[in-house]
Amino acid sequence: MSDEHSHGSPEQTIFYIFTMKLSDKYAPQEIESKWYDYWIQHRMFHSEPDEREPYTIVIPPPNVTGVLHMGHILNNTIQDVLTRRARMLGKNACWVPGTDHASIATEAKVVAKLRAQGIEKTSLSREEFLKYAWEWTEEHGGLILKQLRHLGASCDWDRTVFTLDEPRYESVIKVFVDLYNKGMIYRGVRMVNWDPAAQTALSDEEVIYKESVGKLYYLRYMIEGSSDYVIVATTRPETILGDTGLAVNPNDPRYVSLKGKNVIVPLVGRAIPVVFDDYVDVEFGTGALKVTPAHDVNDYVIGEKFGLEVIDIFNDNGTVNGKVGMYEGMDRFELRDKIEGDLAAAGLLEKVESYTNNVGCSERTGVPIEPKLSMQWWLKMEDLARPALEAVMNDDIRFFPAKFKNTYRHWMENIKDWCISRQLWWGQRIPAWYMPGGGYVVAETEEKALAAAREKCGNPNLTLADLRQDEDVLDTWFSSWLWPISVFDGIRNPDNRDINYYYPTNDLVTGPDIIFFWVARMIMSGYQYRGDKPFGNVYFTGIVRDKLRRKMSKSLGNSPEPLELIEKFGADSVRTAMLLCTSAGNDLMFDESLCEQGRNFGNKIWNAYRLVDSWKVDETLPQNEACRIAVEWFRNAMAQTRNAMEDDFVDYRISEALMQLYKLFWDDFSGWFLEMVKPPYGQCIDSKTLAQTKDIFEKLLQLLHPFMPFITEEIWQHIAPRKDGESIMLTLWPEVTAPDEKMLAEFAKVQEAVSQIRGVRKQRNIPNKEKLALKVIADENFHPEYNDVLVKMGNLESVETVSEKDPAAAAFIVKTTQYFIPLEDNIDKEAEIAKLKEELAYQQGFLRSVMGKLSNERFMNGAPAKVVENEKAKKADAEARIASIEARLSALQ
RNA sequence: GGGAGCUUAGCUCAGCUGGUUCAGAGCAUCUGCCUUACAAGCAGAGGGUCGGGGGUUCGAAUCCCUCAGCUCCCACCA
Repeated sequence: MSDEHSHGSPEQTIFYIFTMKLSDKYAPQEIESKWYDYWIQHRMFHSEPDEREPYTIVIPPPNVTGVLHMGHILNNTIQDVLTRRARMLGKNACWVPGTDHASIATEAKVVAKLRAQGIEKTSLSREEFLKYAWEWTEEHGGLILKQLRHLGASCDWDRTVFTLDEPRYESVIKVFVDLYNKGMIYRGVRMVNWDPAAQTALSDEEVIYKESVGKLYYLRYMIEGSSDYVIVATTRPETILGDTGLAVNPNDPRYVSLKGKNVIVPLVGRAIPVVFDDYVDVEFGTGALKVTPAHDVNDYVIGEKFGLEVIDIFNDNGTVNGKVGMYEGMDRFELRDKIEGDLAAAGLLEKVESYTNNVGCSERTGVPIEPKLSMQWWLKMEDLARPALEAVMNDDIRFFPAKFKNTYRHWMENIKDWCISRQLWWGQRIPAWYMPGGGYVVAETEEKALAAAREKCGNPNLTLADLRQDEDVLDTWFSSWLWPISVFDGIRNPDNRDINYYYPTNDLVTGPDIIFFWVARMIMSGYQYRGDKPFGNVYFTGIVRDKLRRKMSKSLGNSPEPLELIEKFGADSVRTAMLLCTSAGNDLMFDESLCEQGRNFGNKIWNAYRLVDSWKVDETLPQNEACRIAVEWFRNAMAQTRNAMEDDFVDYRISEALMQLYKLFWDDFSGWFLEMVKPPYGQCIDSKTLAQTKDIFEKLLQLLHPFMPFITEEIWQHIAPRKDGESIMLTLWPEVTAPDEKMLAEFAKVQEAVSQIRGVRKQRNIPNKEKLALKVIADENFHPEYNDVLVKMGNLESVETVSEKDPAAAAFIVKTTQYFIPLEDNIDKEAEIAKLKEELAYQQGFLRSVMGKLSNERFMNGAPAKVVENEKAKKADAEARIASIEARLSALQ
């Protein structure tokens, strides 16, 4: 947090906190920056290989020029919880941060910025443009990483990397050359998704389909040498300029007469052949399809099959080129309207219908993509996919939630080659050099390329000036697919210490939207370059939505500003809010009120500490029984929660783990434990209980720390003197122990009794301050050793064991034990009897259902012994209750 | 068109290989309380025939079929 606030040297901050008076409300703002600086100054996030077991996460690199949004908060909170927890489990935790150069997104931003200054990209040389791009990156880049510090992210900032920095750049080039040499990368003309705005090819994954209402045009194609015509339906009449065939289904009786005929392209006047192919759907439109091989993937396939001419009618920016000699320079959409008018004027437009279809659009620029034939670089995927698919299917890599395995499998089994070249400048330039006489060489460096070219041409006098490097750069994902390896420089130096220690990484936390873009490809590169998986577990986050289930977006203005939330509620609160509403793979409805809940929890912790901190000790005081039991019970309760959390973390139910702790702290610790050990006003606590309470508090803070790092550090530093450089984040989580289930069960009955006593007070308007006398008919479910707890928590003057029922008393039953509270004033007998009768009816019904089972031969034979035993126990229990209720009824009547 | 998933209290969700300590949690709600850590709090309470229907079973929120509604992914019919 050094970027914005700083509180001076660590010595000063320590002094500051110990002289500060504890306020009655927790104020996170100053405390958070203070401790973040402290952690940074002591390099507590930094990791180096050692003898401990490593725990590694690589961050999904945000776009270098991006700003923090709620999705990042979610994603990085989870990563931080996992990292901090691993660290406290004694592992050598390393969370590697970094950013992605995001070639097309960043380039688009730079182009837009330059345009705003009146500079067109086309007027710049590559070098000039890249200079601007780097300036932009240096100015805006990495802001998002700084913002993450406000969240408390314990990234190893010393390891911060960038997909376009030198080691990563070289790694990408090395991999390209390697794959090329293995014959897995090839160059070829293929139909690509062309983005006319960015003027680059896109991969299939970068195309999003949007439903749009358009028109379906019915055009007349005159049959050559005849006055008859064929009607063809199309959504894109402008592409008639590139028509080179007309296709119909061979089984379509309407068109048998067209065999061997040509038709005339409307307006253009070109004669094109009629071809017959099963691909054509008889049902659609008129059953006749115009074939434009240059501008439609399916048409291209048909064209190839029948040897049709390919006429590319567009320039790269989507305007008409000069090939046909008509409409030159006109934009493709302008052209559509123009053609519609001209067709109508020429009497060649049969009709126009409204038509809704899906239009593929560029993910980045939003414009409709133009299918276009072009020369691109491709990576063969089949061999790469095989081990990657297997790893996920056999759970060598585990997906959370597992449902994404299906999605993954489907894609991997139908994988297509990856178009890896982009007609951009911002990125790793393709290391291919074209030679004067044709042909090209692929090499890691210019020098190697020159040498290779000389050899290939047989011309030792060739110079660099004779070679021309490919203008294109590589797809951004072609660098990020190496991320888990390249961050440790494991591509260039596969034997280095870091890569061998930290790889494979443990957890990947990311969104399911990039499962193909990124996750799948990292798995492929992992097996290709390390012979091992890149990570063991993938936690898929959901989408952050607002209360009304709308996706949070800038345009809707429904997304809170994360830093403002942190400023307002504190990072611990925002983290808690996020964690409370998330579960793997499910979208989450985020609302600011959750931050309030987080803040309230922080305040609860804070005030619990204030209470403990206020206690005065009397060394001569022995520990009383209530305190002894409280400590023993709470340790068991804590152990139970600790174990439950362990199970939750195994399944990445992080929300659940936090909720367990929340309840432990709020209900068990604050509501029961502290109330039990709290000395009456003005009195002192014994030293043993105080020490035990502080010990328990410290353990709770440790359990809480991965979720709420700041407040836990603050209190941990308060609660006992710490040396400079000590931090809760470097301590070990409390050991797992087996809780005493028997005691927990016994205590639960005491809690139930206390709750009943409070209910009696409430019902009868008895002030809490008034002490009550409790009588009990003790049976095997009553444990007199807890009497002190009953007295303290129920505010009783005594607990007396009796054998007679007292009709003039409020009564209740816990398990089978009967309790009475004698009351001075008269009891409402009628109400009491009614209540008892109701309870009796319920118990009798319950007993009947149990008896039904026990007398059912098929149940007795079919059900497991354990279940039968359980039913028998229930029977005995119900009978005892019924007996006691009846006894009380008779006493009352 | 193909595939996956969801439907449990007002809201958000837990409920694993079927057995009333499984009908739960948090939040919200209602009723009392400014009780000497915390009103950002304390104490109590109400609330669901587990989407509809059918089936398997001694027994189903939990398994099978079916209908309805919702969500997502893939493909992209011109």
